[in-house]
This record gives sequence, structure tokens and C-alpha cells, in this order.
Amino acid sequence: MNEYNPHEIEPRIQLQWEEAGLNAVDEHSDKPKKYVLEMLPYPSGDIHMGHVSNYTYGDVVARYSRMRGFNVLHPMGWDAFGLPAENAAIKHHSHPARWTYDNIDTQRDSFKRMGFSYDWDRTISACDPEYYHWGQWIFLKFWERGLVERKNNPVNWCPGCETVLANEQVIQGRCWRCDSEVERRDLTQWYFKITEYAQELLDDLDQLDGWPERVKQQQANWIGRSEGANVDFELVGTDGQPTGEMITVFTTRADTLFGCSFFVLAPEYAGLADLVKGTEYEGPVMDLVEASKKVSSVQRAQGDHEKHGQFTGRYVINPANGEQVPIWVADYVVADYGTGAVMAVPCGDQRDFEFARKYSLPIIPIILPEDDPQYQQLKDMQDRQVTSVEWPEAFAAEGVLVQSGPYTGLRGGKGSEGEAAIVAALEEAGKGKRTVEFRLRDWLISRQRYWGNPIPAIHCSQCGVVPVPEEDLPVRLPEDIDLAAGETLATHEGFVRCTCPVCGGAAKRETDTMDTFTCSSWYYMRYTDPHNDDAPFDPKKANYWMPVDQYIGGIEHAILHLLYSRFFTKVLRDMGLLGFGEPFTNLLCQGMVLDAHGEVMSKSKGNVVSPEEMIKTYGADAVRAAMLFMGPPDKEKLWNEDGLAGMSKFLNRVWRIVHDLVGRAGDETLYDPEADDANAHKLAMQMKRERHRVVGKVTEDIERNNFNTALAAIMELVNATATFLRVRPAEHRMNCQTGGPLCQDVADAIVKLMAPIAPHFADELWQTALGHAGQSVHTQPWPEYDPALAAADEVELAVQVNGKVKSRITVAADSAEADILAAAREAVSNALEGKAVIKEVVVPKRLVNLVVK
RNA sequence: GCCCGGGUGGCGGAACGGCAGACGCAGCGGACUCAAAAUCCGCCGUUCGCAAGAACGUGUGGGUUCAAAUCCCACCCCGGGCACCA
Repeated sequence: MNEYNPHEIEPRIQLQWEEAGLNAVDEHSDKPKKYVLEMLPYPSGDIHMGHVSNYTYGDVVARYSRMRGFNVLHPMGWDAFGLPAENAAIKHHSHPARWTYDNIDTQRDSFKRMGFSYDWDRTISACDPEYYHWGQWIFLKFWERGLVERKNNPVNWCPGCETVLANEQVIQGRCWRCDSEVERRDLTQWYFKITEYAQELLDDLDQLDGWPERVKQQQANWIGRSEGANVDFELVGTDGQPTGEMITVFTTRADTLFGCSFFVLAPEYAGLADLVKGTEYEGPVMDLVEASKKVSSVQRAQGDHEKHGQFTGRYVINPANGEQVPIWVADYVVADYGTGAVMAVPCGDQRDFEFARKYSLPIIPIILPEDDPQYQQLKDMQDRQVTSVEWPEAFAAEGVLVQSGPYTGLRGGKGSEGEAAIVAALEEAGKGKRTVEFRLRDWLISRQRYWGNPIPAIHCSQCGVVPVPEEDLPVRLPEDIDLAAGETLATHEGFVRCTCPVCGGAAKRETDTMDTFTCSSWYYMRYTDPHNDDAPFDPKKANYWMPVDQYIGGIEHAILHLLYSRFFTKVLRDMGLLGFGEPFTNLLCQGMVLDAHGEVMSKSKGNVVSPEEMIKTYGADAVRAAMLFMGPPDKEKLWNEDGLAGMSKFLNRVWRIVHDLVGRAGDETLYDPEADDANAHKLAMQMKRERHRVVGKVTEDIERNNFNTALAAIMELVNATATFLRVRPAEHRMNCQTGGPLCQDVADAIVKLMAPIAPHFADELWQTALGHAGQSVHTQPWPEYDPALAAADEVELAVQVNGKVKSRITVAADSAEADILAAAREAVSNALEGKAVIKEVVVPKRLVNLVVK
């Protein structure tokens, strides 16, 4: 037997796989398809431990699925556009493409060294014109369908990246990539109208049974659906007379309309300046507007909201009771949700309550819990008499309406009967309308950066903004650009100058590029048909492979990438290109890999563990197995090199034991047919049972992505085998008819179970120790298991008295309950002495509980 | 504040309501060795006990149950998401 030497084995086996084309697939297979995909990496350079865990999980699923007889698509590519490439190019006076392609080469080599089983013929890089061509094509189709919009809006500007950001890319007021504080700017930008799909994106979350609950919850929160009503308040003129002009508010609590004691506009409210123009209030109001602009996004994001307000001198009429209420402007109302105006009900809303307290505005109690001591006092009042009660805070829960005219006595609260009644009355009177608001905003996709997919549009002074004709795609990024010298797409004459496709006149090309998240929103479709020059993909191929059966990636994409991809899929479906509306059937969100102290690994902390170093020391198979064994994939993992050393020892142990098993299987002299005895038979049966039990357990565990317990079960089988090998030859002789095939079978099973986890290691054992030269274990079927053989004929039961284990008994697996009870009573006779058994519980194959008094 | 997770030995972690701590790491003891490494074997929750054994034990406090880490109620910590969203 030779020694296990991963450094010799791994490169050699990898070459074999490549030459045999083991991972190539096509759509013409009798086998059922399975699409296993991990989120594509950004080519940042060297791989890190997060890559190792993510892609190892995917590779186990892919390899296991192949052995289970699936036609497995398992591709890999690069999300290759993005800012780091540009920054590196500026620093080194080179081109982003060079940095990017160099990094892709580095990563690809690392992935190959890890033994990941990708079909490398299907790889894509988002920065290849062959790929981004179709991203532009999709953009044009979105445009045709009315899903592209240019609008002037306050946007998130990242001063660090010198570009705008989508809402999803702002984390606590800071840039998701560079952590700079985001500023508000008014700019005309390109948007995808994802809000048109808000309801469907929310509803279809229910279909995603294979997604973690927390991800669905996060998406639902982000979409943020609220049912309510738009209610019109009529503006009162400076002369005190109704103007006929309406200001609309959105509210989810129309039931509290009678408690509205003032009215608030956001500082950014469009008509605000006109309301106060030329009045004594103009100065103070405009001061407040200016002051609120200075509040940074980070301050806004960080709680601690001291509210500031200013009376405008104007009034509106409450449509419920005709009362005039003062209009205030306040910084606690935001412009981009609802209508930017709210009706303030201090008794039912904590923010309004605090504001009312601060500025001494009336608090009208109109909703109370029935058990409130003041309820009795207020409940019979039809007309408002009380405008203040002693409350420490607003009452926002369900209660009963009081002082609310005809609605007094009805239940109030979100979606309550009181709310329904008042909305119905408003609708009847033409003063309100039931409606739904979403928190989700349209997706801002334009970026003021070079290294991205150019937006295929042209600005013509005659024709306006027009699309680049399909046949002119792709709009290529110019290669002759000197970013270090400050050149941009906008300053690149050759890129900008063009002719208008409509009128043929001189025109200017759009110089913004698309958010990189547009590239990653459909790449998984491209893998199904990566070399198509006529279309992004052939719908037949996409519909064969899609949806992705198992998607794996980081939880940080719970909203961003996963929401955008769902949106793209739905639009492509509506275009008739896809026969399904959800791209990812099952989603596994892996937890972060942290250092041994639970800290995030970062260069600045100097605690980064290099996968390449680990491979050099222990081999890729040990790294893979150690990562899998560390814990459940969706939990955080604390990286500890001791675990890796232990895994390396385990592989060596398996190596020896498999060789030992094979040696014994062929050794005729060990198995004397005449010397066979009952004990030897029993040992063999135990071994066989363990083999079947473990294969069953490992199969179940891998199906449920419990890779850590799958590996633990394999260890149990290996331990049982070691015991079997140690005990048997010394004390027993076994019939070679039984022993030989059993040793062979156990060796087979161990090697096959290890194949998805340690693929080089298993293949080498398969080909050499097990004698299948030139044949890969990865083309073999997964080991069979027979639940009947896994079942023991004798079982040990715990015997409890009053729920505490007092003893154990061993009985035949098929024993009658009466026999079991008799044995149990016997076993704990001491504890039963002088007591009466009042209840007996028998749990088959587990325990007996005797309840005594 | 709202919505999700999570809290189990020295450590990573196992446990369809049914023997808590599988499996591994670390540690301790032994075999082999001149010795060490490697390997193999054994022990390994806490407290008391020479031992047999006993008591306690899954963040805290209650509850349901023959039986609770697991289910229910209340609370405390940790992580994540959303948030003046009307």
C-alpha cells in the first residue's frame, strides 16, 4: 500500500477529469435534469474561504446528483464589471480589462485546484461583448415594454464611487461597496420599473418553499406592502375660504380621521413653496426646508429623531367632519413615500403624538382600549368634547372608536370595521379611494462609470432619447481610454459622437453604464446556451434547464441580487421567452466564514486565511472536507486549522482502512470455510447493518444539505469498520463467501460516499485500491441501501421510571409489548419495590417508561 | 419599535416530543519506540463518592406531557433585516 499523497494525486486526477470531459453536459439526455448553481464570483483576485465554502457546497450537490443519475448542469462564470477593476487600472495606469482577465485566470486556476466540477465550456464573463451584447438587448426589450424610464429624482450619490446607487445598495446611509456616506442629489437617471412587479414579487414568495424563511421575510419587508386609502383634504385659501384644491394623504388608519388635529407636509413637498409664498411664514418654513436638507443620510438612518416643524399659516379641511386643521411642515414626514403629506392623529400615532406634545397641538382621544378607565367616560360622546387625556404615549393598537360621530362604538385599527366604514363613506363622497402603497422604489440602474455595460441609447436634439437599433448592438466599450488621466466615457469623443438612428442627424451617445446587478440578473439563463450569437438564449434550452434546482450563495444577497433576478425572470416570462416565473427553486444561503475568534476576516485585521496555503499544506480534499464538517452550511463558521489537520488525519485513516479491507477481501487464507462460527456471523451482520444504515443516513443528510452530519456518519462507518477489522481476524474465522464480498462492499460504499466530498481522494482509491483503473468513481452510481438490512434484529431499550433512565434492556426487535414490559419490570425491580405501577409507556425501539406511585 | 434567526461540555457542533452531548478538535492515560513523530487502544458535562452509584445539567422563570434542548407563555442576552413608511 502506498501513502496517501494529495499533492501527487490531485493534479493528476484533475487532468484525467479534464481529458475525459467528465462535466460536460447537453440537453439530449434520458436522465432527469438538475441545475446546480452557485452565485458567480466577482473576480477580485485570490480566492478566500467564503469562496471555498460556497463552491464546495455546490460541488458536493453537483457530484452527488450525478451519481444519483441526474443530468447535471454545473457552470461557473464571472461578474466581471465593477469598480475595483477601474480603481486598479487607475492605480497601475492600465486597463480594467487586463486586471479583470488576470484575476479571472487566477481564480479559475484556484477553482480547478479545489477540484470543482464545472463545465468550463459554458463559462461566461460579464465583460465579454458576447455576453453584455445580450444585456443591452434585454434593456431594449424592457424599454419596448415600458419598463425603462428616465426621470429626475432625488437619488443616492456615492462620493467615493462617484456614481449614483440604487436604494438596495445603500446600507444604513452608506455605500454598500465603499462605505462612504451617501448624499442626496437631484439627477436625471435611468430606472427599471420594478415597482410594476411589486405585488407579484411579494405574492410569489409563497411559492418558494425551498427558500429560507428569513430571506423571504427580508424581501417582503423590503417590498413593504401597506393597505390603506388616499384621502383628499381640501385646501383653505389665505382668505379663509375653501379653494377647491385638494391635498391627498395616504393613510392605513382612516378609522382615526376624527382624531386628526393637524396636517403635515414633507420639507420636499412639491407645492410647499407656493403655499407660503409672500406670507409671514415663508421665511421660517424655508429655513426649515434648508435645515432638513443638511441632515445626512447616515443621521437619518440612525434613529435619534428629534422632530422639527413649522406652521405654514395655512389650513385644510378634514373630509370626515369639515373641521379646519393647520398645515405644518415637518422633517419626520418623508417625500418619497405615499404622497409626502400625512394627516396627523396624535392619539393613535407615536410620531404625531411626540410632535403634538413638542408644539402644543391638540391631542383628541378617539380610540381607546375597552378596558381603559377613560373609556366609560368617553364612549357615549357623539360630539367631540374632550381634546386631551392623560396618556404617556399614543395608542396604536386595536380599540374602540369614540368621539367619532357616526362611527363611535365601531372597532378601530388597521383593517378594522371602523376603517372599512370610513373609507367606504369617503369613497361614496368622492373624497377618498382605497389603495395600496409599496415601500419598494424603482431600480435606479444607470452608473457614471466606465467599466460597465453601456446603456444602448442615443440623445438626439431633434428626436430626443432614442434606443440604439438592435442590429447595432453591442455598443462596445472603447478600449483606448486612459482612466488614470481622468478620461471617462463622457469625455471620449469617439464614443460619444454618433448619428441618430431615427433622423440620421448628429447625435450623442448615452455615456452611463448599467448597474452590475443587471449583469447578474440573468446570467443563469445564459449558461443554458452560452454561445448563442443570435439571442441571449434559446428558450427551449432555458426551459429545459431552468429553473435552477439548487442555488447557493451568501445571505448578503437576500434582497439585492435575488430580488432583481426574480424581477428579470418575470419580465422575460412576460416576453414569452420563459415558461416559469421564479428562477431559483431551492436556495441555500451560506453563513460567513469567520476566524477562530468569530471575527470577519479582512486584510486590515491581518487574519485572512489563504485557501491556497491550506491546499499546499493539506491538499484540496482535506480543505473541502474540513469546510463541510465545520457546521451547518447556513450558519457562521469559525475557521480553525486544527480541524483541517484532523480532517487530513481522517483521510489518511480512510486510505489505510480501504486498503486493509481490499487486502482482506482477497486473502483466502483468512476465511476458512470450516472454521466459520456464530460469532463471526454476528460480527459480519453488524458490519453489514452499519454499512446500510450509514449509506441511508448520508443520503438523507446530503439531500437536506446537512453535509456536516453526513461526514460524521461516514466517520461512524469507518470507525465500525476499524473495529470489525481489528476484532475479527484475531478471534474468528469467517467464510470467504461472506467475508470477502462484505469487505469489498464496505470498501466500495466508503469510497463512493466520500466521492462528492473528497473527489480526488475517492477517485484515486476507486481506480487503484479497488482496481477500476481508468474508470472514474464520479461516473458510478451512488451506493444502494436496503432499509431492511439496516434494521437490527436486537435493540437496546432504555427503561425509565417516572421519566428517569434507571436501566437498559436488550430485546429482539420484534418482541411483543408484554415481553418487553416484563423484561423492563425485571430490570428495574429495585426501583419498583413497594410501589404501584400506574402507567406503562412503550416507545418501540427506543424506551419503556414505567410511571409509579 | 417591528420582522426573522440563535443561546447545548474547554471548543466546533449532534439529537422525527422518547437514553442530551453523535462526530470531531483540544486534553488525559496506555500500547508501539532507545526516544520522538506517526499509528493503534482507552477515558473525557458538573458536583459528591475508593467504588457501586447518586444529585444536578441544554440562557432565565413558569406551564403542557408518562416524557421537553425540542411544544406553549413571559422575560434576558447575541446576530441579522427593516424603520420618523403615515
